[in-house]
Amino acid sequence: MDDAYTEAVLSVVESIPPGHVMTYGAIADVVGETLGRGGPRQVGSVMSHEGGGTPWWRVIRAGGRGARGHEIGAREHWLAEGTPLLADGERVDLRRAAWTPPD
DNA sequence: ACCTTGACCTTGG
DNA sequence: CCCAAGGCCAAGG
Repeated sequence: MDDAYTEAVLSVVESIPPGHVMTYGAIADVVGETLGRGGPRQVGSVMSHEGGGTPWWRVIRAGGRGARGHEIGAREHWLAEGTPLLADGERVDLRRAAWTPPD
């Protein structure tokens, strides 16, 4: 069993609907709202170590690119589930795909 | 306690 | 949009 922070992050990631995405910062905000700690880097750390069993490709950087070192695989998933992309096909169109969990 | 590292972000140019 | 600088949070050496 992992600590509460890890569980909170994974829970939010798993709540992201197919075709939508959340940035590391947005996740950090949601989790920080309830646990009062953590930042984007902390979310990245959790994903790096425990993100294997989650839809990790729905977690992206503020600029719309996929996780460092995993841009390729992420893109395939975006294409497969119809995530809105920008013209270059390498970045998610945040204005259309951004999502936030309901209150 | 200090320094480095990391699936990061924002601001200014 | 890209790049460089500075900020940020926590873990590990």
